[in-house]
Order: sequence, then C-alpha cells, then structure tokens
Amino acid sequence: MLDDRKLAVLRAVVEDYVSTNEPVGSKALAERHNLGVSPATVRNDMAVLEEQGYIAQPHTSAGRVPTDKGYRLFVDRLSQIKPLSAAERRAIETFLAGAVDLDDVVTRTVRLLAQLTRQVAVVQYPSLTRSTVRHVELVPLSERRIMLVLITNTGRVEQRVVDLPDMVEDDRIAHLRAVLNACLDGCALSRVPETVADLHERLPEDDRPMAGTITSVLLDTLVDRHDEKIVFAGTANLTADFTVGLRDVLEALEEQVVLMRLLGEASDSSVTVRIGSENPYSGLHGTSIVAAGYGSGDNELARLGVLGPTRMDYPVTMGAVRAVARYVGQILAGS
Amino acid sequence: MLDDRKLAVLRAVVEDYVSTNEPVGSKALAERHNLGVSPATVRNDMAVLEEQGYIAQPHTSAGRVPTDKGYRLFVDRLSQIKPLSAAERRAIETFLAGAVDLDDVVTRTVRLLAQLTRQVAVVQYPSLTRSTVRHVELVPLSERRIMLVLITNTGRVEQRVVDLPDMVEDDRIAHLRAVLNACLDGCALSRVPETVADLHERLPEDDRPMAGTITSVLLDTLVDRHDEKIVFAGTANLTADFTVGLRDVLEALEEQVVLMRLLGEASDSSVTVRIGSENPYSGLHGTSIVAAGYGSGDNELARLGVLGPTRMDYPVTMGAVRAVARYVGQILAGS
DNA sequence: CTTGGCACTCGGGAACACTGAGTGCCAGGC
DNA sequence: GCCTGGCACTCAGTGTTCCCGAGTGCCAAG
Repeated sequence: MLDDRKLAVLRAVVEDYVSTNEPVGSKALAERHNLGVSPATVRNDMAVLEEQGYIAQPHTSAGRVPTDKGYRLFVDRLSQIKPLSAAERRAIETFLAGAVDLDDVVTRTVRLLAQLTRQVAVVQYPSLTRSTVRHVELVPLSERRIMLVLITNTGRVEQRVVDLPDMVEDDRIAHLRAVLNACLDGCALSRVPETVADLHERLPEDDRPMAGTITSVLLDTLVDRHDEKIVFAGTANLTADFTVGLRDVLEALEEQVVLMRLLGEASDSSVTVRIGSENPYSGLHGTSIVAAGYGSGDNELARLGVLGPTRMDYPVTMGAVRAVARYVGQILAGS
Repeated sequence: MLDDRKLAVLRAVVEDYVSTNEPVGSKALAERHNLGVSPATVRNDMAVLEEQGYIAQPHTSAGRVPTDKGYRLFVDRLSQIKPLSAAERRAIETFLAGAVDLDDVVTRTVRLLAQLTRQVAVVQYPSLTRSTVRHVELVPLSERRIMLVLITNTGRVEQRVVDLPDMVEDDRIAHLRAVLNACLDGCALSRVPETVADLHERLPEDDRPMAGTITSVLLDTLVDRHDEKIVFAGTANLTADFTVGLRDVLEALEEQVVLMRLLGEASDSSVTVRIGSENPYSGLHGTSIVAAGYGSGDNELARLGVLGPTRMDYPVTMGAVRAVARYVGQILAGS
C-alpha cells in the first residue's frame, strides 16, 4: 500500500523537518532530495501519507509534519543507527575511564550522554537486585550500635546504622561477619533472603537475636531500594525546543517513578525508542525516549537513555545511546 | 535622606510587585496600603526613590519596579524573616525523620525545600573536610586487592579499590585496620594527613609499602572530593517566571562549581541573601539566592538554599530556608 | 509640604490589508 | 495509469495604523 517512493517521501519529510524544524512543503522537498519527480507528484504522495496518518499539516496552507506514527515507521524501517565517529568514541572512552567510583561513573555518564546528544540524559544506577554481594561489613560504632555496609559487585555501597537489642562484644560481631561473608559472598541479591534464612538456623542460640536484628535490616536495605535511583542532566537542552510544556517535562524528570517507567523494561533489541504518545505519561507527549540497557557481559544491570522532542535525530541519538551503554558496561565489568 | 514614609513606599512597592508581578503605580499603591497620603505625594516620593536607584520604570508610562538595590534595602531593613506555621514545621519534621541514610536525608531535604518555597532548591552534601572519621574499613577482595571504606560522623561513606604492590595476608590487613582506626577514630578529616604521616613512622618496616599504598589512596579520597557534591530539585518551578533566560539558569545549575560559589561561604548571620547582579555568575542576574549553613551543633558542615527570581517573597523564603537548615542539622546530629 | 488638575507619553491590543508558501484539483501528455 | 504543469484557493504571519488607558511629571493653589 505504500510503494518505495512514498516511503522515500516520508523519509525525506522526517529528515527535513528534523533539520529545519519547519513544516516541509512539496516544492522544497522535490528540490532538496533528488526524487526525480515533480512537486505535483510529491503532493499526491503526501496526500496519501496524510490519509494514512503518517504526516499531518498544522494548518491548511502549511507544509507537512511527521506524526508519531510517521516517526515510528521511520525508526523501524527507514533509518539505520548511525555509529559514532572514531574521535567521539575515543572521547567517550577516555572520559569514562577517569571515574573513581560508582557515583563518579554514573555522574560522568549522564553528563557525557547529555553533551553528546544535546538532549536530556537519564541514567539509572545499577540495580541492586540484579547484582551480587561482594562483601558485607559490620562496623561496631558503640556498645549497642553497629553500622552495616553492603558492597555489591558493581561497586555500589549501601550502609545502615543498626541498633542492637543488647550489648554485644566485638568478637561475636566479628564471628557473625565471617559467617555472613562466607555464606553471602558472590550470592545474587535476589537470593539473599533465602540464604539468610538458612544461615539463621545454623547459628548458636545466643547469637540469634542479634543476628536477626542485623539481617532484618539487611533485607530491608534490599527491598527499600526498590525505588532505584535515577539521575539526569542536560535540562538546559530542553529550552531549545519546548517553548511550551516545558514545565510538564521538568516535573516528570523529578519523579523517579515516572522516569523508571520511561526507561522501560529490558528488551532484546539493543536500543528501544518510545515516540510521543507511545509513552505512558501524558505530560510527555511531544517527547521521545531513546533507551538502552547496560551491564557487564550479558546480564542487564540497569538502563540509560535520553529524552528529547519527538522531532529529534533518531539515527544519531540511537547511535550515541548504544555506544555509551556499551562503554559503561565495559567500565563496570572492568572495575 | 530617606524619611520613614519613603521607606514605607519602597516596602509597599516591593510587596505589591512581588505579589502581582506587575509594575506598581502610585494610585493603586496609595489605595491598597493606607499610607494616608494622596497618589500625587506618592509620586513625588517615587521620583526620589527612582533618582536614588531603588526603583525603576520599565518604560515611561508604566509603574515602578524595585531594582536590585531596592530589594537589598528591603531585605536588610524593611522586612523580617517570617517564621513557618506550626503545621509546616511539623510536616518538615516528620518528612525528614523518615530518612534512612545520608543520601536519603539530602534527597528529602532538597525536595522538601523546593516544594516549600516553590522554587529551585540547592543542597550541598556535608563537607568531607569539616567532618571527622567515624571508621576506616579495609576489605580484602582478592590477594592483591582490597577495598578501602571511609565512614564519617555525618554518615557519609566513601570507598575505593586499592591495588597492592604485593601479596598480603589477611591478618596483616586486620592489624593495619586496627592501627588505622585507633589513630584516626574521631580525627577531623583536615587533620588526617598529619596523623597518617605520624602513624607511618611507627609501623614495622615490612608493612610500610602496603600501608603507604593504602594511605595514599585514603589521602586521595580526601582531596579528590574537594569538588563537593551538590544536588538540586524543583526546576519545574522556574517555568513560572523566567520566560527568557531560563537556559542560562539551567546551565548554571548543572555546573557544580558555579553552584558552590552561589551558596557562598559560611557567614555569621543565619541566612544570607544574594540579589540579582550581586551574584558572581552573569547568567544569573535576574535571580536571587537565599542560603544558610547547616550542621550539627555550632560547626557548619555545608550549605543549602534556594534560587529564584529576584522578584521573590524574601521574608517567607528566608523563613523556610532557615527552618529547613535547622531541622537538617538536628537530623544529622541525631543519627 | 501636600494636593488636585492637566497635558503628555507610550506599551499593548484590535482592526485591517497584504504577502507568499503551500495546497487540491484538473486537464493534458507520456 | 501515472506524471506533470497550471490555476484558483486558503490562511498563518507580518506590518501598519489607530486608539485606549494607566501612569507620569509638572504646576499652581491650599
């Protein structure tokens, strides 16, 4: 129902509109992209594309603008992800390599991505639940207080202060620490609850109250952070587009829950795109999200992406997101 | 040179302009604030105030608007910090009390402040250099790798992976840990370098290379974080004012360095205000910063504040900032 | 020193016409 | 059957003009 030329016209409309930010007319289009046909013919094709809902005109005497459906077709069938230049890749690599800890990795990543795409970048911290325990530390603070520190294989550190039911000598704590680490080292966080339950059985009677208090805090830490932490950067880039509706976008960005849903679920393809009204939050129609998972090796630890106007350069943006996701994965795996 | 009535007029101009966002004219002013004089008299006073640079008119046939100098006089001499209502104070208290760790305290604080003032809130993490060591932990990861964890009295945790020059048995590490903690516990971070140097002298010859590697990373951690971490929230509130220049403001907010300078140095008075062109960054003329230090007890650990249009309700904003700063101080002291 | 009166200024909104990019449709040509 | 040039039509955006009214500065009188 859409022959090759009509698809070419759609592609041309998208590309021109993205680069000029103005409705594109048949004449300009026939000139700039050598389609080999006259404006009149292009007009006929456009009429069909409009009827099918791929493009629309803001008002009668204006050019055409892609609809969400048009962008979708463009992304799915008419474009290819554009890889970064060698220089850009080197820049990414050196910039990320300088990071000293997880916080730093995430901060650098989000800034890098914002700068690279000239859009708002969003990065989720590596999920606690999908990582494994690297170490558990118990630090006596006073006679009845200890600090519990949990370190994951991604370098993430969580700490909590625990008030103990009664006084405990340091060596009993040391013992518990040893036991905990023996059992939990390398254990997937998702399997910590059962492992802990097991462990509890095997402790001497005396230690159980103390151990119970501590492990319950430990389990708390795991579920508590179900609200994964998300950071963003590059909001200044929003002012270029979005003269109106900016407020909604900024509000959405500060809602962790909304952000989570935006980044979406893990997916098989490397980069996922949500266009305009496809995304769940009504304040964000008019924006698209390009996201990808990242992680060390094959398991996806978390996601990152950028948010921009539906009128964005998808091939380039997708290339940048994919590249950054890969490099972050490498960095995390290597540290 | 400015009699009482002229000051009253200035106050009235500021208050009216803040609440209506429109240049205020002599007539409206004489009516709304019962000054007991006629519009004509008010006009004369306004002429004087304008000559002195406290107010200005956007164009000839418009009312008057306060200048930065006018706001300054208002803040210094014509207004009083407005305390929060009891309900608001309770809300703050309960909201902050729910925090589980330092990250959480800071995140909650910045959101709370943004919501309370309907402005952009900025919060600096408790300074490393002004806190004291609560605990140093060395966690063996493999034969030649350990993780160094530094915990401060404010609950801040820093961790680094250290590659050792040669293989080291666990008990030597345990010993070093004990020594480190014995020396450093409670030590002000600013005094850590000298303390560490001392300590190095007293170690057995064999341990020095290892200890040297570890302590040098420890010292790194201290200076490295000279770029204090700062977070902000509430950017959506910017869209209400700032139809233009928003980009500059957003850019400034993402520059840690600029933010640092904005919050300013510790000061004796409880709340400091920077108005428009008084602040160092040119993109932020048109904005004011209301800031205060916070900390446990009398030593200021860090600063927090809000950023908004120069046209803001200073008494209320100052009240909110002061209150939040106090509560955060309490929370940190208590944990 | 205050006040009412008065002429003056000027931004902003309403009414209006004009321009030009772009469209839809149609008849003729390949 | 599809492409093309021609043509009338539409309408957003721009520029012009005009008018209104809020607000001012100044002055003379109380």
